[in-house]
Amino acid sequence: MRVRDLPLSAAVIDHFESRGIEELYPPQAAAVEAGVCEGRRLVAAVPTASGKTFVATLAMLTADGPGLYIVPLRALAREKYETFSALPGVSVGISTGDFDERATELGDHDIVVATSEKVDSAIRNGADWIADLACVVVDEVHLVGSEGRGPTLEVTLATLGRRAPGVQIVALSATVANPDELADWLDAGLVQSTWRPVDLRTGVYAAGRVGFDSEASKTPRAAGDDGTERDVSVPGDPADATDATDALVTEAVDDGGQALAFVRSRREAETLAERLAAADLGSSPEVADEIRGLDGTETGRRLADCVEGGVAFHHAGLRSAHRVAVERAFRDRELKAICATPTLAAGVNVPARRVVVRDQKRYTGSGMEWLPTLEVHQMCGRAGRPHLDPYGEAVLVGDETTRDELWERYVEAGPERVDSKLADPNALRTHVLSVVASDFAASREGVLDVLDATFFAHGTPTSELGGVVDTAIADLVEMGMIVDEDGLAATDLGAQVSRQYVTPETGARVVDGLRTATGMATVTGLTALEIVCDTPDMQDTYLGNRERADMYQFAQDHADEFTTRMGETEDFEGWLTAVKTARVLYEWTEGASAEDLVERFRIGPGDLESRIERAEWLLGAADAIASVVDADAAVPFRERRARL
DNA sequence: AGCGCCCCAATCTAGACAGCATGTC
DNA sequence: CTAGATTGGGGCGCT
Repeated sequence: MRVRDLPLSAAVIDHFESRGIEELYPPQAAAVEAGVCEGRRLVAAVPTASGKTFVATLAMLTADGPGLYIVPLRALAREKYETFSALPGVSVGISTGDFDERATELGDHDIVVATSEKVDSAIRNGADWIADLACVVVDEVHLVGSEGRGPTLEVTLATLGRRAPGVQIVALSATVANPDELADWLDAGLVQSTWRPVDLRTGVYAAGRVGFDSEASKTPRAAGDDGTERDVSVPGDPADATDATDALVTEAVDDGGQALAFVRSRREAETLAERLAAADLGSSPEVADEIRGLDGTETGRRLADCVEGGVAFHHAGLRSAHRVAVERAFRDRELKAICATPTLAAGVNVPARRVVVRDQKRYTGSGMEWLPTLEVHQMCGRAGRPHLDPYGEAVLVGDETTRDELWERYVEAGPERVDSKLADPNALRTHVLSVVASDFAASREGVLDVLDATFFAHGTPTSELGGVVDTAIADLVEMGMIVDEDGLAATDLGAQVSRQYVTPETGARVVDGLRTATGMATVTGLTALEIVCDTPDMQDTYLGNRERADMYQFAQDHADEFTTRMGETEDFEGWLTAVKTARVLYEWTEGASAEDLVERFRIGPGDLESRIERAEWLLGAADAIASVVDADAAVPFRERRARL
């Protein structure tokens, strides 16, 4: 099937053909046969980089009206925004928390790219552009199975069907065990394929040898490759995972390729990058200068030093500007290798010839746990750059004792199932409130009726949700966010909480803080920050053992400014970490430099950045909540927010 | 006394979405 | 319930 035979404008066909895209990939052709161009709903469960974006483009351009492209990450939103903007004669808008356009203008575009939470928020607040949508593409739908954000996605898709009846839904999924159930739920056709534009070989390394899967026999082999097993010369100890990783990365780079190494922790990513950079895999002085120019942070300097040697590290402790610079430089082949934590597994397109997964376990608070198959598959899926590499190679580093288990778990095993997490009481409380506050339902039955369109209800009779919904309603009534007389209705507080997009628990914490503050003699900026940081919507900041005593002292010194009495908390540890976050942000608003804070509180520059951003949102929300709460305390939320 | 090394024990551990309404150099 | 890398300090021996 050829691009020129598709029902697209001549300009768009030229656009694709000028980029060498003439023939459809098999999964794309299957999508066309399944009717993507005729408004048919579709679930496409195919590997990354097998042309999902093209299928999405087809659906949105052939739909009879505007299209919405939902992504899970801001970085992805930006990437897709740029991709779609390159299409001739297509107007594209973007809506994420950090980059927003006026809602009225969003309706003017042919395509809008947005994060799932932003769409949820738009639906809750009755944005009118939602009702006009003809096509909605959901990227990474398998995330409905993720604990925190999955319920939001499924409720969004369920309510979207109400606001825009008859929309074409095109859901793009990683390969999972039960894509048919997703398709059933969305009343969509299913296209399933494992086809990739570049072959992928997955192998397990142990004791100086890599054993590859049977895919290898289908591909032309590198010189010296004698079959499905290959020796790797490891300078150092072949039994040492880091020495082996070093050798595997170096080998790929010497061979003219690029490599991606995945490790467990941030620190290990940095250590490995420094080690590889010391061996000088290449040099990128311009990129190093670019990174050095971003900030005067210790982390930034170390990153720039590594980049001098052609290697970068990548994790969430980096500022987003650092991450963007590293990703761009790697894509433009100005870097030879990236050592990363799992940040890079999902997200923006950063393909490499070889992927080395050194660590397959992760600390979870109660010990080490194997990474989910899907996550490791996503890491491995980064191997193979179309048009640049003859094939992609992914190597899991193990030893004789783990070889077989790695093989079974990640090479042979199929992917995991996706299952709804909506039954979680916290998730349900949030969504029951939003359904009531946005007038989707005015009774218990109404709520159940809305939830009937969720993935959860598809697998389980809604009656099973009845009990959990009842407790959610009771909780919300007790929190003063809903009244249950003669039907359900949101109170002013409940409406504000839903509109501000904070969880009911956050709203309750703010209300509680305001009440306590009313009786306090000293209410300061620190008070405002303490309330907001003690909220479940604020991410907590790691409190090291060595800092604990100092933080305890700080908490005591400022006890009269806090809405929490030190002796009366159930979760003192949790509160103390909130105090740390509040203290960092307080110093920031009082003029401390990022360099100073990062050093003194042992946090990454990216951690500081994200906390500032979040505090900005939460202080604004707290201020809005304060305006509907009957409390006289003047907590300076707005003043602190202005200082951020 | 000063320095270097080794061993044991303490320390530490991935990621990341979201509001709203204007004045402003 | 399920770990493993890194760091820091103390002790010890050598010069």
